[in-house]
Amino acid sequence: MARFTEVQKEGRRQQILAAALRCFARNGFHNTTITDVVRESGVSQGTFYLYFETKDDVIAALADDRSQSDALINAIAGAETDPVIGLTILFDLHGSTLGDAQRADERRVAIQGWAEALRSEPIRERLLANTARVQHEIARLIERGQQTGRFKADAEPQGVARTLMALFRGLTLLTAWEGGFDAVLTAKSIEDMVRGALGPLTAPGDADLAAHQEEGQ
Amino acid sequence: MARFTEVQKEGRRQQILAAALRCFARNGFHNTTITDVVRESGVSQGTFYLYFETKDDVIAALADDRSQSDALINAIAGAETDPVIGLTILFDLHGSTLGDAQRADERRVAIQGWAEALRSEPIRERLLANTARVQHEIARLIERGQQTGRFKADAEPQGVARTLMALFRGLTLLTAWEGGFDAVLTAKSIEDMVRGALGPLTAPGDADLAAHQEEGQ
Amino acid sequence: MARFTEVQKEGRRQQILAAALRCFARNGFHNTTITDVVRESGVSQGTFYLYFETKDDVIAALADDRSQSDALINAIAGAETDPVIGLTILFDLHGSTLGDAQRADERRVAIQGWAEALRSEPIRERLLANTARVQHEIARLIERGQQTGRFKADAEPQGVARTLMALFRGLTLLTAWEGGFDAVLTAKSIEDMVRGALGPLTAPGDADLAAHQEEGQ
Amino acid sequence: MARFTEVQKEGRRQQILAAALRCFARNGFHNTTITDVVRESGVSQGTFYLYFETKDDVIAALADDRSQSDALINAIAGAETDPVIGLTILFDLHGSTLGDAQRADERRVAIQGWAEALRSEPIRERLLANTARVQHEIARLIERGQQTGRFKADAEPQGVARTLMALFRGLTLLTAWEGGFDAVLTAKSIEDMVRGALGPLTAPGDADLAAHQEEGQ
DNA sequence: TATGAATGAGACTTCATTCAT
DNA sequence: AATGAATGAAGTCTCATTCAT
Repeated sequence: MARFTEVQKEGRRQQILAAALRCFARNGFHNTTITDVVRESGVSQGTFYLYFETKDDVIAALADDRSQSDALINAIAGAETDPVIGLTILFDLHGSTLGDAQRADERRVAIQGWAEALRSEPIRERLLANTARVQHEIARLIERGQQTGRFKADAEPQGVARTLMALFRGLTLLTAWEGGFDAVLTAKSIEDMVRGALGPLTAPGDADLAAHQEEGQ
Repeated sequence: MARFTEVQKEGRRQQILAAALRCFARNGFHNTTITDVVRESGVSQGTFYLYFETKDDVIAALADDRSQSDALINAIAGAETDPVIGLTILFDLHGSTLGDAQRADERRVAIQGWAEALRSEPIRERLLANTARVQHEIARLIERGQQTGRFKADAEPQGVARTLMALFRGLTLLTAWEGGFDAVLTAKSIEDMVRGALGPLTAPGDADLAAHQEEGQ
Repeated sequence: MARFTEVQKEGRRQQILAAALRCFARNGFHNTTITDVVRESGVSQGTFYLYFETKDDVIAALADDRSQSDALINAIAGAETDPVIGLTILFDLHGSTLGDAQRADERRVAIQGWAEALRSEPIRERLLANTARVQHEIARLIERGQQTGRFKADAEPQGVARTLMALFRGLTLLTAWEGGFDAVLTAKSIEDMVRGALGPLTAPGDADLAAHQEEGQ
Repeated sequence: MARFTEVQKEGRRQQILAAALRCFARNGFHNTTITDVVRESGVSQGTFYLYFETKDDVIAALADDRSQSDALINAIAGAETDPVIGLTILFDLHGSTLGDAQRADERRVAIQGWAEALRSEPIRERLLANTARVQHEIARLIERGQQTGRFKADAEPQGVARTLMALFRGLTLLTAWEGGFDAVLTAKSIEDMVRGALGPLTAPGDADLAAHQEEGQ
């Protein structure tokens, strides 16, 4: 008889992960000891190992930003109707995420995960898979925009999507380094850039993108 | 009595750094021991400490991409005459660097340095300083272009420059993850983006940027 | 209120002991965890401690080969009439036990018990007591043989008995190491040896010993 | 330039091994910690690992009684002339070794090695190899005795030799358990036994064996 | 009686750094 | 300047045992 439900076990796991996130954000993966995580989480040394096999397990669990990728994909997928609005929502979401001070720890840990991905094949695979999923979704969005004539026909959906992915990662990095995100500084540039790559973005819905950009970031 | 000249000492130092770079690229900072570096470099354990005070010293030395920043700045500064050509050279240099398989180790170590910068103030300062220097130089380039009417007057030089910095970092990350750089995929998108942000880029010298882009990246 | 009878409790105990024997035979006392035993026996961690106070309890229970000693003693005691037949039965029983592949686990665990006896006074006492009991019984057998003139009068009953005990232990060791017992190789030698120590063994009953030896081992 | 000679390094190794022997004899392999050995040997924790890769390494090194096997073989090989004297020397050596209180630690550790051999293939191999080497040498001795007519022609050299090996192991076990060796108790029995297996042993040199036995054990 | 999650002391091992030679 | 053996603090992980349910 399972005295503890799966839900309770998952709760315990999340409790440890949250503590680890705080520790890792503060001192980095490799300057954080299991003892640190254990102290921060309030469980015992032995209990930690009931939920994770090794320290690397925790690193892998936190290096995987699947939830964030999912959020992006869902956001895009939600805007089935208009590709321009879809892009707008995408920038919005990214901008507001970067601007959210509460997620500073996640950003700091994510960047450490990037480095970790270079030596851990499982982590690398998951990061690349997430990147590919989001990129693919953006490319599809662009393609739809091209089909409806909203975006320039000669744009390379995959190339633009990939460039945007790189840009997002880079902005995350700078945000983590600087401790905050200056939306005003980059908003117009990014908007102009995208317009350069995809077209005016203003024809039918006109001010949509610009409006969203301004309030969002 | 200095039996060895400064040059000889510097040579020895570089020898150790080169070995450390290979080790760090292979296994990461924290999975590399001093013994690993010592074995790879061919010097003895004790000798290592004649050239570096601590292991973190070596990390800091390699996390700092000053030389690469200098290369970018010099490249831009060299093209005093025409801002468009300056930008072209900038993209060229970046593209060819990313495409250079020989520098894969440097990229891998650089990314680890990004993570390290989050917990080491000295490293963070140097990385931010380098970023700021290059960004500043790009912004100056854009300003000059605006003054000569080559670039759109309403562009935000700092914003565009910063966005480009983020994009460069992001491309470096993807290149390191994927083990290579697909110039063709991104070249046109980037060019279009920049054109969107700064203007046609093609008025007087016309095909300059496009030409460089194609052969360069 | 004893909901379970003593018989049921003892059954449960034996179930755990049997599992422990398998584990110990496989990996040794100290490379077997309680969790291993628990998994092998099918009971729960907590239940284990209802039947045994500590891990050492289980070790002590299995290190004690009382049952085997009893078997030997009973076998000898059963042959009250003729000491020669008694000896024959003794060798028989020992030989067939060594030849029984089903008891390989017992042998492996017994040897670990020998080592354990060196550090655990209770275990040592029980092993020495068992050894002494069997040795004493063999010595009595020899004495009776001497009284009836079947055995050489100048034999030292205790010395011969003790030497036989040592020989038995040694054969158990080699059998466990080699994974099997080559009865043919040693049977004649042992028979000759005993004959040398105790006399012809063949006068009245003649072929008794030889016959038993051959079929038995 | 090797500051430390191989001899010095071997000395250090022996120093640690001697300490480990004392610890293991006292508390057993598995109740002895590396810290115990380190404390007993006077070296530091780190130094221990310069000379041994793991704790099991030390166990394997001490479980291997090669030196003792060599001693036996050399003793036998020295008595090229007369097999009877060879056997005598063999029993002598064994008896005096068992009687040597100074070697009590070795005996206690050897027995633990026997148990260890059941779970460690390398240890088992070495123990079996040593056993085989000595057994082989004894068998050769017997064969020579048969060729010169000193030993019974129908004896099985391998069988007798193997039985003697078992007997030796068993005597070692009892000696370790009881804390000492009662030579008088077993000497005559063993002599009689061997005489039973191999023949009178007294023909030409007559009292040789008996004489040696008495003074030796 | 039975369960199995929780505990925490302590085991083994690593590794950055020092220092006598 | 160069060496490499020595150090010992500290890290990860295990496991016998307990106890609330």
